[in-house]
Amino acid sequence: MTSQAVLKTPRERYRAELRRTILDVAREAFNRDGYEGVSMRKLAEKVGCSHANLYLHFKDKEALFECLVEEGFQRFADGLGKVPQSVKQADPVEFLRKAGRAYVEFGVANASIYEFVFILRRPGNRPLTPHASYERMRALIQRCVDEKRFRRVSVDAASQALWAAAHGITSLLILRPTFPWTDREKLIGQVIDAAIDALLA
Amino acid sequence: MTSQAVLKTPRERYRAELRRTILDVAREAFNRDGYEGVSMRKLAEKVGCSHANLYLHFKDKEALFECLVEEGFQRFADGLGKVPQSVKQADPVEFLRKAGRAYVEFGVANASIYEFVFILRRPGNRPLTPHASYERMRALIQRCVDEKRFRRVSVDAASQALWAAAHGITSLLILRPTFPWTDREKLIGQVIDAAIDALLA
Amino acid sequence: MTSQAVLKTPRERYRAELRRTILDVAREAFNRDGYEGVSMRKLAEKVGCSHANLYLHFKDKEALFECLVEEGFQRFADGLGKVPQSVKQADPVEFLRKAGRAYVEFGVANASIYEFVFILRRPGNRPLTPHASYERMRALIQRCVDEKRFRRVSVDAASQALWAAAHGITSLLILRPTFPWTDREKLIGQVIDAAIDALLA
Amino acid sequence: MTSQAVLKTPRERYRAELRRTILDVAREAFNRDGYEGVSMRKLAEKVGCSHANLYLHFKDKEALFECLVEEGFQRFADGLGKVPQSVKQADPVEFLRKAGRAYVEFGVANASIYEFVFILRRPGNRPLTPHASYERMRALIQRCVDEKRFRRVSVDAASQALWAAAHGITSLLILRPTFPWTDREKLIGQVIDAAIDALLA
DNA sequence: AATGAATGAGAGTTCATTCAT
DNA sequence: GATGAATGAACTCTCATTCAT
Repeated sequence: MTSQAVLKTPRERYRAELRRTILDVAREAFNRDGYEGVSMRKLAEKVGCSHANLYLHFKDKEALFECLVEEGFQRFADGLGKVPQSVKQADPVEFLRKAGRAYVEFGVANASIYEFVFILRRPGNRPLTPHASYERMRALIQRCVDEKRFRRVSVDAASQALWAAAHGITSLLILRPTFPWTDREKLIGQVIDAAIDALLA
Repeated sequence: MTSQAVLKTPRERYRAELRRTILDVAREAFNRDGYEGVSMRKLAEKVGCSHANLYLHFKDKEALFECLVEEGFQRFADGLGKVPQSVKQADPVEFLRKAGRAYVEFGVANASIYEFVFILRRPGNRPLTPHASYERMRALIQRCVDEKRFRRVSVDAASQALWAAAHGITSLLILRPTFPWTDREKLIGQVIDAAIDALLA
Repeated sequence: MTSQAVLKTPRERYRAELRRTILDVAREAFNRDGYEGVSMRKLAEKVGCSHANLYLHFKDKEALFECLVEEGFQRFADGLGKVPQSVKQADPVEFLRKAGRAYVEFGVANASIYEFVFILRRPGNRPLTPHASYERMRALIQRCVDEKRFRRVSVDAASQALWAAAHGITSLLILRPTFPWTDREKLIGQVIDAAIDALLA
Repeated sequence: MTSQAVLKTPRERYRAELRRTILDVAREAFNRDGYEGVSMRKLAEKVGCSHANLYLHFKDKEALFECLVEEGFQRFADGLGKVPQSVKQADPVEFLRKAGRAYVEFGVANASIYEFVFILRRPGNRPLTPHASYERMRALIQRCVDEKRFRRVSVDAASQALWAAAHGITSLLILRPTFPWTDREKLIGQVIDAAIDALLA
């Protein structure tokens, strides 16, 4: 099927590359300066193209941001999905630990998206219904319970508690970047593990 | 002597009331739209005064914001200071559990303050230095370690992990009020206890 | 005649003193910061009264400034008129030297007034017709010619040349206060004397 | 090669023209109303473009002003550089007389430039450091002293006195065009000569 | 396809001035 | 008589966006 050909002409390739660059630069900028702190002109300057050019790829600033959000959602899900198969099938608890860490690390690495999705209250903010990653986590916990790795706890309560822990450390690291945190990686592990250990049989 | 009355004249009273109104309206506005999303003009319109009037109460936008931050901190600290003495002196671990629950419950009950203090983005990425309630928690954990109730853990890491847990559940409950949470009180207890139990000797 | 009593009641006296203070503070402020650089609020602060109080003494900012101008004109004329009688009647050339120096020194000491009167171009700036001090200087030069102290020169040309010299050094000292001038007093004398010496018989 | 043409495209030409227009309108406006009296909005209105457009040509109001200052200095220096070589090399005193006259005549003929450079108040009391034409005059006077054509006077004092004389007659002729001046050319000569004669050995 | 030019809207802030007290 | 409160107008400057080229 020719429609599968990803990038036919050099022109299309260049265009796609530029779009990619814009997105990458924009993500970094939004992460550092926040939505309002990023201006299209400064963004274009960093990208190395004219500001008007940005509008050929994205309808407006919000569309550009939304695109990053969607991409972030995708990557978020992908990231959580990338825990090696071996781990997935072997030990559900271990998988959960890995997934929890992955959640936090993705959140921090994509701060402005995490902020937008899980933190920010915006006009026209649709309520966040239980989302894909939450559902997956819930399923995983269910498995842990089924396999008697966890005590007989409410799966919902357990899922929510774990989410709270993961969200807590993620959002603090994002919102208070200058706080004198101890070793971040250890801290993340500690928080996730504490939440999980409390569920063990 | 009536001269002891805090606000003597009607004028002073009115002025204080206006200031109060500005602060309340501003807190709500900042909470909804973020620092950059709030303009002094729109704010004044909501308050029902001229924009120039705002500058008679606060040097500039940032000063107004800072005032809200400080007020929030104060109220937060006040709210948490209310755990009964008897509990305080008895069992430090038990006290920590109570304090953790109190943190979350006060945060949820005073959502706009909590949001203001711990969730809202600071203008210019101002650092949030360790605050009074954090310090108190840290001291308490130190005591638990000293009395060998906790394992020999880094007090800082432990404090931050506990704060992360408390903040996680608090902020989720605030920001996602429509999420189908299980029993909130139990959930809070579970999150706090998990974080604390992980530290026990 | 009671209308001659300058200041009857303490109240009137206080009021007059305040007015005097305002004028003095304002002159200094206008001199340093220029007309637009002075705000009524800052002025009042320096005076030590409320800004609204200023309006009880002067209709508006412009009226306050105009008052200073008029006062300055008066002082200007007074200053030039104060060369001792002995000098006046004795040697017209010596008198002219003294008068020239006095012109410059008054101009510099009352910079904003000098600026307003002789330098500034303002909307509604009436042309400066030959003025009192110019006429007096002209008369004096006439006398010098009559008494054969000066060469037979055009009195008008001589007057204008002398005025030009005096104005030149005055306005430069006012407009370029940070220029590395040599000793100002000597410089003034040199400029005036050069202009006068050229006229000597 | 046509690519050497300074302004190739119509676009560049138009842009340069607009810049030119802005500068001309601004000079006139600053001359009439002073630095503070000119607002970017009113300026844009006179130019016939949006106020935001001005910022595409000049970083801010001060940069626009500074550009005019520099341009004025440049034109002034260019104008004075035109005294014939023959005169320059012959008699330094004669040259000084010619240069003095040239200064005044150029200033009067290019009143708006002269006003801008030497009369207008600088924003923020910016210092006017000794400038090129002053330095040239100073060097010339030094030469007169070295060649014993002048008395042993302070070169700085002499330069400043001569500058004062030249500036005095220039600025009066510019600022008081309706004053009943005697023959202007003679007057200029008289003022300059008086200042120079006073220095002769 | 890509860009420089251009602009209306709006930001925060200061000002001179008026007025009720 | 004196003042704090209040405001509308104006300021400089930045923004996201559109459009002719």
